Amino acid sequence: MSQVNLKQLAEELKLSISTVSRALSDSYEISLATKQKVLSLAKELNYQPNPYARSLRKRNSNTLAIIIPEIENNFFALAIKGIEEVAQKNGYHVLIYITHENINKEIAFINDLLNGRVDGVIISLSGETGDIGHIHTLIQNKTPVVFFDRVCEDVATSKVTTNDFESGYLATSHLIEKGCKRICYLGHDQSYSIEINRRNGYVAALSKNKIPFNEEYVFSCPIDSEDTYLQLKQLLESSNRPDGIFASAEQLALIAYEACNDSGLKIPEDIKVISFSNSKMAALLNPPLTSIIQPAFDIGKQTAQILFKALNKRSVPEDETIVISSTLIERKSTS
Amino acid sequence: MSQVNLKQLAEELKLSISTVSRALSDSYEISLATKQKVLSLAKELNYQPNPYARSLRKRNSNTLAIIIPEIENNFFALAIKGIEEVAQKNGYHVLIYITHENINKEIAFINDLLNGRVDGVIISLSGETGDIGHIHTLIQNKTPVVFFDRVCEDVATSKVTTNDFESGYLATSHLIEKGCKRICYLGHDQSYSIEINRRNGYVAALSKNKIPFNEEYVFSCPIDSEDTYLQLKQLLESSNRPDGIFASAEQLALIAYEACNDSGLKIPEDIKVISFSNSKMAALLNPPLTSIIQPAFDIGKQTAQILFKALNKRSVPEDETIVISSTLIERKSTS
DNA sequence: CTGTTAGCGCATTCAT
DNA sequence: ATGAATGCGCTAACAG
Repeated sequence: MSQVNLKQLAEELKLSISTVSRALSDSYEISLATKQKVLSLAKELNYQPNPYARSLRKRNSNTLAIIIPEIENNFFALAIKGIEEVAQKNGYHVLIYITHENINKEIAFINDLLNGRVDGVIISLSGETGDIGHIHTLIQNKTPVVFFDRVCEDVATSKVTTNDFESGYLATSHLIEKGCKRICYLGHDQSYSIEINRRNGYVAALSKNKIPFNEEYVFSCPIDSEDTYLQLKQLLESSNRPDGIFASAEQLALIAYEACNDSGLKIPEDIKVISFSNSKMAALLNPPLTSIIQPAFDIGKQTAQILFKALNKRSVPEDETIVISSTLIERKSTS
Repeated sequence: MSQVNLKQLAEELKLSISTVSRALSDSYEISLATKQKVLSLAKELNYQPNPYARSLRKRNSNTLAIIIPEIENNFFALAIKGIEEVAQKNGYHVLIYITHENINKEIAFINDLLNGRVDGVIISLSGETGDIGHIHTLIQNKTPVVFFDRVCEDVATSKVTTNDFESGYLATSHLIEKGCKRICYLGHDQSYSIEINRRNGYVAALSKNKIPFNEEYVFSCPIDSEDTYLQLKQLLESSNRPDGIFASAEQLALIAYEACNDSGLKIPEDIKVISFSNSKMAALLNPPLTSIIQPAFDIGKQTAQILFKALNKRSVPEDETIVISSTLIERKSTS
């Protein structure tokens, strides 16, 4: 820890601590001459105010927390990048917490943030999140909260999402346009907003095109399940095999790819695959993966900006949902 | 901010603040009955100690900082995951700082950490880092520092790296075994450790196999340069075209792939490509990318463990380098 | 076993 | 324009 503090500066300059403190915060009560002397010595000794003393006194922390379910997913990495960039511009520090989709960790983290450690929280909910009492506690505690991606409509605060329903609709319609009749939806078993919206988009597109909904084609995969691959492969090898797959997450697209390959199905001749994906490498896949790309970096930035707007106004984020559109990118085969 | 503090607990229980404090820290001087009363009320009111008051008093923060050059790269995302996991187990909080390969940001971040905000720092150096005065300042400041991936040998502390020289040697030898004679090295222009070691491995493998070193085949690409693609494409279309490419980073592999495709070269028939890569999607590329996979998650965990060993001993990390081996994975084409 | 007191470093109110 | 005094919430030395 740096040894230099206000007291030392004051002694060295034969001034009082309070004068030095005021000079450093550029108070109007301090003469220019004194200010310059103080600033000069502070710079020379590389004085850095003790952040914890300051936080204790001022009752703020200049710190925000990001709580996310995972980080391997490129989407979250890019969102962090966006949030961190905005935080830097605002002189804020960023704490990061990964729940690993575990509701108990989510609760524990939030509990740990009830004591002023952070001025605000940016969160994407864990898949297991059902009861949201902990979020309400945080808000009652006057801590501004902004959701992104996996939001919760029941909480009166700002949320930033992508147009998941429309994307699901668009993805499914895309497959239908390409001639698919038996479209498989590969989603997670979590009941969070994005999953439901994407699936509803899928169902709506089927309905709109008068394609019967087939329960058998809808997968609700537990996260990290080994079974998904096997079940899908079984379906692909049955008489009922789908001619299109819509994967609601990049990880599920990987499984779909493997299952298709291992079942001897050629993409895109025998079966077409479309997926949410944020990996640059998706561009290199051959046969190509048609991807729905979420603007993760922008989502992060916007989420952070909303939080800072509230922090600067010393108020709570409005109860509103910002929807950012994702983009469907179809790539040509290179073979 | 949570309103409940020691004073309130003390008043409610008609005890002194210090008794409550000691009860909560399970001091041996406090009677069981009192402890239970205190703990019970603390739980009921969901008391959370103010972390900043505690840090100010105890002169530690239970917080560590990760400083990384970028986060889009899956390697760093996985490393963060490993570090965060170990930090969680040790009851630590994790601050994250992204330098965007900018030495000035790196210096500014470190300057901001000189005042006790964190108990330790985990850092992977920015590409621009040449002068490391700021790192030395941090260490003189008694802040334990552990390097990972992009380390600096000149600093007497612990470093965790992969066997970059050997990997470079292995990758190049792999291409040679596959019959390549004109092997292109695609690296960054930064002079950090891993880049140098990988390139040295490349040179050593050429030498060992009596293949002449050709300056023209060595690319030192600025980060985010548009030119790299064009220059590579030009080389690929020249009479001198390489029959193998070794990319020292995933991002460079993407460029290599594009350039090969756009030059009409078939992988792996006309030209073979091998790359450092941590993306799961690399497994799906077809033609397949032979990847050198760094155990990023383990690297993160080990780095954090070394830091905590030092923190728990209240000492400084030893001056040693831990080398973790990466794995070469060759995938079969599915076409 | 419990209470009283002091002080971490800082910002701020009150006094001059 | 400057200094003295107070207290943020907590831990720990000292006192009983």
